[in-house]
Amino acid sequence: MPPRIRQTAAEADAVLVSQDVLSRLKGDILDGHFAPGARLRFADLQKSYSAGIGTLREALSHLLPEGLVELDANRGFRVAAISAAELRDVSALHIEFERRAIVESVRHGEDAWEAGLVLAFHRLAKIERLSREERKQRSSEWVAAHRDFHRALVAACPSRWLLRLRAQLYDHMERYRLISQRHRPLGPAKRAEHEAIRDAAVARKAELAGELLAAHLRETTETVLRHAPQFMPAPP
Amino acid sequence: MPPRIRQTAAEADAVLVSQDVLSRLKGDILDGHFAPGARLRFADLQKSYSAGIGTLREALSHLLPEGLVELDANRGFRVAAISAAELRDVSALHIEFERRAIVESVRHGEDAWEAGLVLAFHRLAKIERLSREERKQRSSEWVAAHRDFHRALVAACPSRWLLRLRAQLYDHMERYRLISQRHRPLGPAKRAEHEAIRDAAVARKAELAGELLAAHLRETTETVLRHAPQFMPAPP
DNA sequence: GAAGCAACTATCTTCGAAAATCCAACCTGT
DNA sequence: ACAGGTTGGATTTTCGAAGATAGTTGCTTC
Repeated sequence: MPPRIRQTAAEADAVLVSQDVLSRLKGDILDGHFAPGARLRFADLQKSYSAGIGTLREALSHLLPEGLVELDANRGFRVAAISAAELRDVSALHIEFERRAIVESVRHGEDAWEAGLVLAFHRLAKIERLSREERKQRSSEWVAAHRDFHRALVAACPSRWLLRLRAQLYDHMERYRLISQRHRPLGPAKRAEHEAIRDAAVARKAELAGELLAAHLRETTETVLRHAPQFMPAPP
Repeated sequence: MPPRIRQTAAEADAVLVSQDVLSRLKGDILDGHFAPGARLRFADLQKSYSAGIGTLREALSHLLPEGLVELDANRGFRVAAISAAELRDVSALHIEFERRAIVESVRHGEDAWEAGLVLAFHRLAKIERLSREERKQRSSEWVAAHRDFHRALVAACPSRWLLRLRAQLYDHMERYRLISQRHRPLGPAKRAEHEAIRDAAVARKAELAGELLAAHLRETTETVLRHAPQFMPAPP
C-alpha cells in the first residue's frame, strides 16, 4: 500500500476540518489507497490526516451509510469489501440512473447547463490531450475532471433524489474502476465517446444521449469485470 | 414540541452508545418529534440522550448522507426540511423501487422468506386489531411492525443495492407519513390492502403483488399530499 | 438615524485523556 | 495434549474541556 496520503486541497473550500478529512478519506478509499477490507486504525489515521480521533470518527460515520466503510462494534472501521457480484449489482442500477438522469437533464437543461457542460468537456479533453507521462502524474486531476463532466451531463435533471442516488452509485463505480486500473496501464482514452455524448446532449437528442451514455458505462463495467481476479477479498 | 424523547430500546441490541443514540435520534426525527428545519443544539441533545458531544456528532454525521439532517458550517445541525415537491420526488422513486423489489422478492423467495412474511403480517394484524385507544398508546409498536412487514415483502430480492436504496426512501416516506398524521386522527386501517399484498406474494403472483403494493403506496402518498399545508417550512 | 466598531454571549468544533473492550499469549490442572 | 481461565498490551469508544466562530447588544461617530 503506497504511503502517500491525499493532502488538504489547496483550494480548501472545506471550512470544517471534519469535511476536509471526509473528502480526503473518501478520495483515498475510492482510488484504492486503502484496500477493500483493510482495517482503518485510528492511530494511523491520526498521523496521516493530522486530525483528532473524534474528527476521524465523524468522517467515518459519514462514510458508513454511503457504504464505503463498515463498522463492527469494538473492532473499529474497515474499508467495504468489493466483489464481482456487487459490481454487477451496482453497475446495473448505476447505468439505469445515469440514463434516466441524462434524459431528463437534456429535456430540462437551459443555457447555463449547456454552457457548464461544454466547459466541463473542454477541461476533461484538455487533460486527455496531455502526454501519457503527464497524465499519469496528474491523474487525480483527470479523475476530478471526468467526474465533473459526468455530473455536468445530468446536472439539469429536476429530480434531486435521482441525482442523489446517482451520485452514490457513481462513487462506488469509480472505486471499482480506479482499483482495477491501479496496477495496469491506463485504459484507452474515452474521449471520442465523451464527445459524442456531449454532442447529443447539446443537440437535445435526449434518448440518443441516454443510449450513448449507457453504452459508455456498460463498456467500462465490462472492461473492469474482465480484470476481476483482483476483486477477491484482501488478506486480513 | 413534545418533551418526550425516545428511550433506549429495552431489547438494546445496540452494543455501542453511538448506535443507540443514532437509532433514537433517527426515530425522533422520523416521527416528527423534531420538526423539519428545527435546529439541533448540542446542549439540548446532550441532556435528552445522555450522551457526550462527540457521540452525538457521530450520530448526526451518520444521518447527514441519509438526508435526514443538514449541516451548515459553524452553525450546527438542522433537521432536513420537507416540501410537497420533495414528497412527490421521493414518492415516485420509492414506489418504483418497492415494486421492483417485491417482484424480484416473490420470484426468488424460498420457504424461509414466505414464513417470515406470514409472521410479519400476523404481528402487524395483531396490533391493528387492538382498540383505537390502545393502538394510539402503542403507536411506535405499530410503526415498527408496519416497517417489518414491508421489509419482509421485499426481503428476498437478490439485489442488495436495490434494497439499500429502497430502505433510504422508505425512511423519508415514513417521515412524511408520520408528520402528516401527527396532528390528526389515525388514518383508516390498511389491513385489507396489506393482506391482499401478502396473499399475492405467497401465491407467487409477482406482478400482481407489485401492482397492489404500488397502488397501496400511491394512495398513501395522495392522502399525505391532501394534508400538505403543514409542509410549509417551520419558523426559525 | 445609520454605519461602524467592540465587547459579550451563545454555540459549535476540535482534540486527546480515561474507560471499556478485545485479543493473543501464557499459565494450570486434569 | 487440551480445555478453561488469567493477565497484559493494543485498540476502540466515550466524554467534556478548551479553542474558534457567529450573532447580539450597546456604544461612538458622522
